[in-house]
Amino acid sequence: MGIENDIKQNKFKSEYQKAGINLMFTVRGMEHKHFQLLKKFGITPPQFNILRILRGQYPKATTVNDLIDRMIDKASNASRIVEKLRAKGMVERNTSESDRRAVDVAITAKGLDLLKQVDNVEQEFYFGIGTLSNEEVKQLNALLDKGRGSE
Amino acid sequence: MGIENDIKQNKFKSEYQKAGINLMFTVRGMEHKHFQLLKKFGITPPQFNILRILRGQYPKATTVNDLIDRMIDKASNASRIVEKLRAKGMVERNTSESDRRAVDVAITAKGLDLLKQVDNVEQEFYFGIGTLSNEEVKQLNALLDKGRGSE
DNA sequence: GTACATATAATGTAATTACATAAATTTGCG
DNA sequence: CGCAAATTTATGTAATTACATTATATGTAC
Repeated sequence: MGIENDIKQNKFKSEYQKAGINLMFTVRGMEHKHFQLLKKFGITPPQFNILRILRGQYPKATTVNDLIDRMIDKASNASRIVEKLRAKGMVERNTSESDRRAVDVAITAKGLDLLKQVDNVEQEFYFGIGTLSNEEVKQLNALLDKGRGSE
Repeated sequence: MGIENDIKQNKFKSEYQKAGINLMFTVRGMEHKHFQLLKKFGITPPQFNILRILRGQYPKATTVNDLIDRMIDKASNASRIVEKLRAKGMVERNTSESDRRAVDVAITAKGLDLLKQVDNVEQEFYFGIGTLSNEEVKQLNALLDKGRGSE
């Protein structure tokens, strides 16, 4: 049935309008699922996103600015999200030695541990498993990149 | 360069994981643009979404429950969003005659007027204009529907 | 018809967000 | 060097959100 059925709207001005709505609807559903799943681990999606970035850089630290750059949602309040993680013992925060304005953030053993647990259910964050072939999902990625003008 | 460049991450576990992240990143950007644009008209994206649904039903009214069903983001607090619109004179709200639990919501002339203004910049809400061919964006829609399991 | 379950909407509360602003440090220019 | 501009992070505030709870009405079983 497609998006027409999902939001009970069967007329769109163009495939492009439909794509905009389809994307927002699709992601809204993913994020909801995402949110529910991570709640069980006591973190929010932006917190999870930051932990993942930090693991990618481990054991090097990453500045807050760098985090914003790499985040899926370029959070305007990354400081507070880091603070939440620090309060939970998931990250360490230290003012950078080379630039004392900057703040180095690094994931802790506890943070790595949490990610390891989440890894087991990670396929929940994927899109198209069981419904799209590998070829199709590749096409999807290419269309998204091209559609954003980021080829 | 694609999503790899956009979030400075060049390794994904699979195309499916990449698709999940790609979708979230893509939509995050759209929503930001969306939000900025609508702000100029004094409404938020959920408010806009509701107005659009109401216009689609005009001149019939729609219950709050029905709105939730048709919304892109199935808002948990649709009542308050409707109240915001009512306060701005964009909608009317009346308890339903046939079921006095339900609340009928209808768009007003002022609401229709606002939408008309927004119509002029509506292509801002589309995806892929100028970058994807009509054939490609059709493919994208099909892949999204199929990926959600909503064929 | 009464009682209990269900449905619909509204509201209280805590957490999150956007955005403007502030505070601290670095950079660059004369 | 000295001072203004730019950079990096933190914070104050209002608005929004999720979720649980409440209030009201309807449906159903007996």
